[in-house]
Amino acid sequence: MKTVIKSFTFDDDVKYTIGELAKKLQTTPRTIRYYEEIGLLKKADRKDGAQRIYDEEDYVRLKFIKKIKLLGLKLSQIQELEKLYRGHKEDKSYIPRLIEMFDEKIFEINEKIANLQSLKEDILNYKKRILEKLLEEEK
Amino acid sequence: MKTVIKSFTFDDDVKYTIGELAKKLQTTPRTIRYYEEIGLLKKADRKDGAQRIYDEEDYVRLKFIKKIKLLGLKLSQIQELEKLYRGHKEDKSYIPRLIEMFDEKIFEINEKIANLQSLKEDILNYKKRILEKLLEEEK
DNA sequence: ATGGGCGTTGACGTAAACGTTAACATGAAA
DNA sequence: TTTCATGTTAACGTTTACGTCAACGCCCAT
Repeated sequence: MKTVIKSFTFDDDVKYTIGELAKKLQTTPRTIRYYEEIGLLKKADRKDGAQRIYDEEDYVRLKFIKKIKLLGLKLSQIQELEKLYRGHKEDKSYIPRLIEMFDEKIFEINEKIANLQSLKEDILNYKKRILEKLLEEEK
Repeated sequence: MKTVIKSFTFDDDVKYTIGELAKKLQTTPRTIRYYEEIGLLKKADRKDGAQRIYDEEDYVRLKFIKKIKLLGLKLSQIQELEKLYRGHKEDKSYIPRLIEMFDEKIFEINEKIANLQSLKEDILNYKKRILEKLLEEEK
């Protein structure tokens, strides 16, 4: 069975235990529980009120979190972004502010990219100088 | 007085106390001492064997470290890079391995950039969807 | 029925990167 | 001459993001 939510398609049939989800995302059960603990992930549904069960939507959320984490953002900063990513349902007047924040994030990301590229230059230049020194000594 | 070292020019006259250097780099004395403590910065010269004094070269090194830190690298990883950046004077057989490591770093950086760009896409798409929803409701 | 393997909730442990405080020295300013 | 800013070392405190361990429950293969 398939359900369409907001122009996105989730496969409701796919269910994961915490261990399976962890493996699928190269992480650990502890990490997933921790994210739930600090409210970064919503409280998971339980099978018989015991074991946590996850679906495709949870998987997507976790993957999104992982992606941001790679950039060196703290979990608290990710929570900010998550609020934007999820929490715009209630209030509509909130949307302009939301878009503003998106633009801020984009700006930050662009800065980071520029920084990385500058570092790349530094390293490449250094490598070049070393190679030149090597060639000089050989001639 | 100016001294030329390896095609780079340093101004020997400029000296900083630890506080001045910290301010110039938006950091704290504690951080600078900490970096010395873990060997990320060489032991600073002392004025009368007491106060640390820094020069332009130290400034450049710290600035380089800051740049890398912004990218989310751990200090230990920076130490690796620092070894490359400074430590190739003694051994020459070390150079091929060194260049190899440069390439590894470049690879990592490229991955990070790709990741950032992907995240940017995610955010921009999300923004677009929100805007579309807004327009739909208005018509 | 017993041993794995997976799940559960505490609760304590840990590495990184400093912050903070104490207790002291020193040089400049009022 | 006292005060103040700045420096010093040593040591303890803090936050983040989990790791690890204990003690237990559930299912299932032997």
